[in-house]
Amino acid sequence: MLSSACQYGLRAMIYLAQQPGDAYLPVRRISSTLDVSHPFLAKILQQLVVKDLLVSLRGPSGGVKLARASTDIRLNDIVLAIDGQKVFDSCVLGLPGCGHRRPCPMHEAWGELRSNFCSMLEETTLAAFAERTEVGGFRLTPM
Amino acid sequence: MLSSACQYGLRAMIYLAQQPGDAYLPVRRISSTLDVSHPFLAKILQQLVVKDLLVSLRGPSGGVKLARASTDIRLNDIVLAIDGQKVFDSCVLGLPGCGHRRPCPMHEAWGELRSNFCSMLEETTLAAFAERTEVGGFRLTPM
DNA sequence: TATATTGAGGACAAGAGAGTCTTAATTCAA
DNA sequence: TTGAATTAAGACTCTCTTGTCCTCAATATA
Ligand code: SF4
Ligand code: SF4
Repeated sequence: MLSSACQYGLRAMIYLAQQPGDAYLPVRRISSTLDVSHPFLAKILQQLVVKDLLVSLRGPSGGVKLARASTDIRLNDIVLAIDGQKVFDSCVLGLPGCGHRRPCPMHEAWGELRSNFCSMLEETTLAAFAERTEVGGFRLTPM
Repeated sequence: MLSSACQYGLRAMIYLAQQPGDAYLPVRRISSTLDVSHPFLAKILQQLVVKDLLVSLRGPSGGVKLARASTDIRLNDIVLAIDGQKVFDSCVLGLPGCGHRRPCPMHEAWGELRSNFCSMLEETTLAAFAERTEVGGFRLTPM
């Protein structure tokens, strides 16, 4: 459904949203906390910098931080930046040009699932997600 | 969500369910109708033969046909045979061992989506799908 | 029986996604 | 001013999926 890169990106952004204050956080710190490879995560976060979801600073005490308030970034923004629009157009049977005309028999059921998924991503802000993560003792790492 | 192989397999099975009579249908016929590569489809259908969803016969007037009545094969069976159980355990954030303990904040929403998807595959028989395909003028091919 | 037709099976090629590595550019701080 | 820390950028490798190709075995039919 979502690529690994996108999943890592989401987890990193949620982790960043949990950070108090406004300091830059080194990517190396994030990658070791989330237990993903540092070079790979760096490349992913670079994409988010380009898309203006993160700002970065080089040098000592540099790193990365959210470009906007966490209440103003939605999961949707991140998914779109990394995986692109195709996620939201995906189809069960993989037929191109799906749903426009003569949809397949699955379209009614699938279309609803897909739009629910989109709504979930569009409506959830990083802030909401991060808060729930802290309050509920939820996890972002495998263990 | 589903691999290409699985999507091709589904389309082929639906097409087979639409066939009247009980004759064997050559894989080459199926592949050209669905506009997918013949060797690739052949390999996929082989898996379905092994899993007893299809029976095959070599030689002239040989081919492939459903092993059971189309009312007795569910989309679920096909997906399981080709992509395996992992499809039904997939997770938005890709965390291993998901949902068992300390689920992530997305779990409530995602879990429901995932179970709806599973239900759809479990409840839909090939017969139902094929009938809808014919009645509604739906399509199985790109154009 | 001879032959054409078909699936079975395995080796192989191409592509995409995931992940690594190295070097350069930038910036803070001693 | 020097050096260490950190991101930026791109080339590179690995692995898995997708897709191709060729040969062999089976079988209906003439
Ligand atoms: S018609 Fe809808 S459900 Fe069917 S293949 Fe296209 S997008 Fe998927
Ligand atoms: S807890 Fe649920 S939604 Fe969250 S990562 Fe695991 S399976 Fe996915």
